[in-house]
Amino acid sequence: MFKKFKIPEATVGRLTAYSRFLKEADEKGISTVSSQQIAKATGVTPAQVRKDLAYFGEFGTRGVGYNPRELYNYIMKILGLDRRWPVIIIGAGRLGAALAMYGGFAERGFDIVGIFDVDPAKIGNKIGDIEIRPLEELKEKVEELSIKLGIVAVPAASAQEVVDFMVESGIRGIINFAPVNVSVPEGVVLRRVDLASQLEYLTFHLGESR
Amino acid sequence: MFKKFKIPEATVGRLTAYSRFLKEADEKGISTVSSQQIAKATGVTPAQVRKDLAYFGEFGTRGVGYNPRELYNYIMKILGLDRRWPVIIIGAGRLGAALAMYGGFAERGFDIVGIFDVDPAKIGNKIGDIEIRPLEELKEKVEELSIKLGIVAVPAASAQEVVDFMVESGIRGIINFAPVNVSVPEGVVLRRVDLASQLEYLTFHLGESR
DNA sequence: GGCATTTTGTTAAAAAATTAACAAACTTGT
DNA sequence: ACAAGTTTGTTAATTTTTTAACAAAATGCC
Ligand SMILES: NC(=O)c1ccc[n+]([C@@H]2O[C@H](COP(=O)([O-])OP(=O)(O)OC[C@H]3O[C@@H](n4cnc5c(N)ncnc54)[C@H](O)[C@@H]3O)[C@@H](O)[C@H]2O)c1
Ligand SMILES: NC(=O)c1ccc[n+]([C@@H]2O[C@H](COP(=O)([O-])OP(=O)(O)OC[C@H]3O[C@@H](n4cnc5c(N)ncnc54)[C@H](O)[C@@H]3O)[C@@H](O)[C@H]2O)c1
Repeated sequence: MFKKFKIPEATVGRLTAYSRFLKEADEKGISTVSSQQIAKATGVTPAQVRKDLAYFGEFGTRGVGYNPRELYNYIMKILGLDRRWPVIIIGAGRLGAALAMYGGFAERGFDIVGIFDVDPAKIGNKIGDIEIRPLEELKEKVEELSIKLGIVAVPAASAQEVVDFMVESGIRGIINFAPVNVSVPEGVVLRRVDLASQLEYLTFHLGESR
Repeated sequence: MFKKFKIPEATVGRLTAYSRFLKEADEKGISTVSSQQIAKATGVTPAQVRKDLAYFGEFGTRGVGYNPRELYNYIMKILGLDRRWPVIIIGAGRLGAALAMYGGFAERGFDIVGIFDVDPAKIGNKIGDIEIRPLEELKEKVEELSIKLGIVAVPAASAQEVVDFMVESGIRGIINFAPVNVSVPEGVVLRRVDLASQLEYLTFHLGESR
């Protein structure tokens, strides 16, 4: 589709940031923004903004800048967000529940359509208006709605087996919150989010100046 | 302290992963591990492991490998985790509450010692055994316990003002969960965690293969 | 319309990070 | 004690990413 060349890992995250700024600008009725303004708002250099965009095409006008709404739409399309994505969560614990209720996902096109757990005491309970279902029903649901995305919020010890089952059920993109390295077969995209590690980043850098 | 040279951004995150594996290995009674084993377990190359460690010193024995416990201790010291760190959370919403109850922080040396909010309805409530306190009391608490680390779990619209107040109160390392770019003065370390962006990383990469 | 100004898209240069290669140092077996 | 086999630490090569530079294209002023 796009991707004539290899795209830097970090570019995707920056595109997200650009798109958020562009949406705001558009809502304010601004009709053109420069790479410099985008850069300022998102904490990068203007050259970086132009380079990131250049991987995917030409979206601006020389001497003028970019139209926020237009560029926003392009970026959303690049990110695959020109549609809505159903998402399931495995693990109806504290984190799973917080994520299920998080409005920020829907805002970006992600709909939490199912929450699964193995704890009999939790099955049948509701989080928001979604009922917690037993893990065995995952595959059925995934096939029914062609779900491709899933979030793992189970204890580290269960993460690998849960991920295996998700993949077997048809999930193709996974975010893993358990602090453990899990492996997935070719063709499945995995992203690990380690929150303790984020704090450690801070202590490391605080330590530097000691 | 350490850091004769500049350390790659990603090294810190990998050190966290290495340390987790090393702890497990030590608990299993294993007396030596090779860079290859560490690499395998954490999903990187052996060369990467050795390079990462080389920034900080020599921790292994040629022809043999590393002692898990010893290397674990070294890494924890590098990360600044040879002590415990008190941490405060601002925003006692769903995410703030989930984070406050998260056992994974204490496991890595982080103690949540305070939760602050502005909602009068929440002040006085308890999350676990910590009472939600009004934001005005932040500075007092920070000074009392010499707190350096804070987590921002407030709506995006309030994030910048909250961060400013945290910095003013003495906080020097901040994790921001609000999906907005905030700025901090020199000397304050800021880390942004954007969960929606993680899902977008998945959709981008799924889109590639269409 | 021509000229100065602006801002993009692109190419080139620089910097940073990863991977590879290999000598040095240790272990084990004979 | 020496040879064969490991595995580190380090230096060099490669790859990736970022930053800089600048021609090309558009605007607006006179
Ligand atoms: N709570 C946080 O803020 C937080 C932060 C970062 C990471 N995490 C990680 O996220 C994961 C969940 O954390 P939590 O605090 O929500 O834990 P939790 O104990 O509150 O919830 C875990 C849930 O997973 C369910 N579960 C266990 N095994 C399962 C399986 N095989 N299949 C399906 N469901 C299963 C449990 O029944 C429980 O409901 C953990 O790995 C934790 O380390 C949590
Ligand atoms: N819930 C999630 O899973 C999740 C995931 C990713 C990011 N986030 C982000 O984290 C933040 C919090 O999310 P949430 O779901 O917990 O929201 P929430 O509405 O449940 O909680 C927000 C809390 O912040 C408090 N607050 C508001 N302004 C404040 C201020 N100036 N000072 C102190 N406290 C203040 C509110 O009273 C409320 O208790 C948001 O920015 C959200 O985008 C949440």
